[in-house]
Amino acid sequence: MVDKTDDSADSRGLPLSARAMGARAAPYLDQLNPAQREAVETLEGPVLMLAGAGTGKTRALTARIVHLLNTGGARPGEILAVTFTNKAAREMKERVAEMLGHGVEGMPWLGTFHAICVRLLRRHAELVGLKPNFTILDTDDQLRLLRQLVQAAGFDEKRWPARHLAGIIDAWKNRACTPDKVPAADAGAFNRHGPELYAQYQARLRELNAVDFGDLLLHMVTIFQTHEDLLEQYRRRFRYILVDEYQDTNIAQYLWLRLLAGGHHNICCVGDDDQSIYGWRGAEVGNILRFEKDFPGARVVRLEQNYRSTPHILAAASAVIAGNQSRLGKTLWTELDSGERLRLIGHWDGEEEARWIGEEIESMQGGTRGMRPFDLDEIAILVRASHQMRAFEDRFLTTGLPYRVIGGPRFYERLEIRDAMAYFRIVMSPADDLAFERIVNTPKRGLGDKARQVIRGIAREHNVPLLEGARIAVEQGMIKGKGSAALGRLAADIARWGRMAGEGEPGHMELAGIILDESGYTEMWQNDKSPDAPGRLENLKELVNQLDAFENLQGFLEHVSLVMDNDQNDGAARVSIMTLHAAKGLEFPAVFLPGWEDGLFPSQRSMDESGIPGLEEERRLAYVGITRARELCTISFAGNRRVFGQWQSSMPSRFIDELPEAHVEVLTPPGLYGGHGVGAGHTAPAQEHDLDDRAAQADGYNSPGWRRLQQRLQVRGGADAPGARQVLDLEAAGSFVVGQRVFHQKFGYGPITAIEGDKLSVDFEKAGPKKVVARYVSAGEDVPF
DNA sequence: CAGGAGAGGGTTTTT
DNA sequence: CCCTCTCCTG
Repeated sequence: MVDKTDDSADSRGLPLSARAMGARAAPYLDQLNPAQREAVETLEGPVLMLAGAGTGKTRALTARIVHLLNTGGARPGEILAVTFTNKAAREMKERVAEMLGHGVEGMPWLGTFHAICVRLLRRHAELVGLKPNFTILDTDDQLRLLRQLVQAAGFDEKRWPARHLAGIIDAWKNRACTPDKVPAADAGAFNRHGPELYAQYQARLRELNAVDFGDLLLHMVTIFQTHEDLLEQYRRRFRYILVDEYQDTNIAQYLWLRLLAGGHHNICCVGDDDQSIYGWRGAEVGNILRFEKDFPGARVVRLEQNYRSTPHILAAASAVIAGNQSRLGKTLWTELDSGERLRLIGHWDGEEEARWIGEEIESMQGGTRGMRPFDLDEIAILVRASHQMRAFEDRFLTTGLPYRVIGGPRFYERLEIRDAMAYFRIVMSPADDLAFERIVNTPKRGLGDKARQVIRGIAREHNVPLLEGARIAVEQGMIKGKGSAALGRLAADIARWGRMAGEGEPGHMELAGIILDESGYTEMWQNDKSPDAPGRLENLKELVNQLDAFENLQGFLEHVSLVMDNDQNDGAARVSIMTLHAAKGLEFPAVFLPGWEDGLFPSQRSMDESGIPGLEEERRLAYVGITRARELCTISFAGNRRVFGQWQSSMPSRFIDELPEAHVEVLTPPGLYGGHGVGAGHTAPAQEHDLDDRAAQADGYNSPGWRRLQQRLQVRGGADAPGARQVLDLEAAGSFVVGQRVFHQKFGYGPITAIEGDKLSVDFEKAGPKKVVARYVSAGEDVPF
């Protein structure tokens, strides 16, 4: 996020509201409970707000900012408010503005760690050997660079993947280790060349005038550690510091905060140790557990009144998280009515699970078993790993249930977006070698490996960037054939576009269009006959449209390198599908938690790599999942699942055994998962027809839900057998005729040109001709979306 | 040098 | 199973 406000904001007078508020009672304080109020009104000194799920943490945090402005005498530019995600930053900005009753343009230092560090680093880049216009590499660029280094060092990429090295280096950066400070214990990393390659990588980044994500924090910590005067200056500037999601901070972020808070100790950290789910990324729960030691005299405030979930949901979540040893401990309570118990259901396999959830969602919309009707956008499916999403997508595509995947492939990670961005980058910074490499032969200009070798050689010889090397190579006639002219033209074009950007004429949106058109990039996709080409052109158009919100290309590049979300707010109600990680901070009236099987959740890998702490983090993930639900929470598991195309059977998650019986309604016949509660072991899942009467009589298994399930199972009978499935598919195809206009969620609308078995040939209007399976297609006219 | 076929590898989680 | 990368052919 790029905000145009600069230091001038700091010197502005008090906001009008401060004077206006002076005598009157502050309405925003009246809305707070006593604990929240304490956290808001304790303005001086260190404060730790331990805020359980759904306890009004954001409200307290924003009220605190407003309170600082109104009565603390803080000017907007004197408050440093850091969040973890862009979404959280945006939300906080909005809510502060709302509470203040006017715009929040005067809060220049409210943002993510990364965004704030970019701003700081641009000002002081030269202190770490960079120029202010450094580029920020994404993971892809980072990997490419590391791959080069690994190869140059003579490593076999197969045995020593650059990916692995990237992970090691990231871990070092998360711990604020510069190459010279790598702990001796890590000397053996990456076949004992880890530290050396790390140093090379950092040197290379400096040459390229580039940083990666980790560097943003790392460089700022280095700068503050080595330039006391500068640190002192910022300590005076940021009189008050607020930190959201403190449990997610890594060591570098922790050091950064400690340095800045070092003088006045006016730091307020908000977090929940029970929701620390980013340990794998370097987050240190220890940071929050240790807060009182780090800041002696800290006021610790516990927010325990939950405004979100029913008592059943809270009780279940509390029981699960109680299984963790290392936690500060909180007791959530609520004044809400008890509502529905959690629901637990087992399935034969993953597809059955997806099918059941789909059907359940359908009936929930009309109101079922005495519950109120739920809208689609009140419902979310939260999975452990993103590959679980596919089963649901497949199923919902088939039945036409509108859904939205949150955190899927990100806009800016797409090929065409990255290419376009590379063009913009090389125009704005001609020394951006990575961008040059990316676009030099895209579209094809007849510049293959050989030509690139020559360019690299010349650039190295003259000690200039690749683009300049290319210019020299052309001048000296060292590129053969057609490539020579094309390369010369490219170099000239880039220079010309750069001049246009400098003159600000034409506007940057137009310029972006010109670059993409004149480079031949747009044309490349226009001539591409693959089905996804039209979509890519759409994306490029969208990219140019997004430029509208920015002053210039430079600002836009910044934005894209830090911000990842592209919310598709098309207004239509949809079920949300996302990972548990992506769901943190969100809430939904009804939540489905599928895939609760040992190995999947808790993830085998977490347990293997991190042992008990790993398992505890998984348990926190379970806690986060359950507490996302306001009214209804449905947990499910499948006995069998296809992994890498192979069938695997698994046992129900151990977390299921930790659910308190009194708060759970079991929709599954016990034969399916080996019983619940007393003596519940991990028996292998039995077949569906294992239902037995004894179970049906047991209290808790005789619920309306269970009877419904039984009915469903009987009605469906053997429809799941492979033979039956094929018949269904043929029937599906049979309901279409050639020439009929149909709709496909991915490809859009188009007429059927041929039918073979269950496959339809459709000439999609946007995506072009494609063969699709009949059940992914619906009749074109009256589709709900 | 470009485009297609085949093999191999990868699934946590993301700023 | 699906995607990416590599090798081979035209």
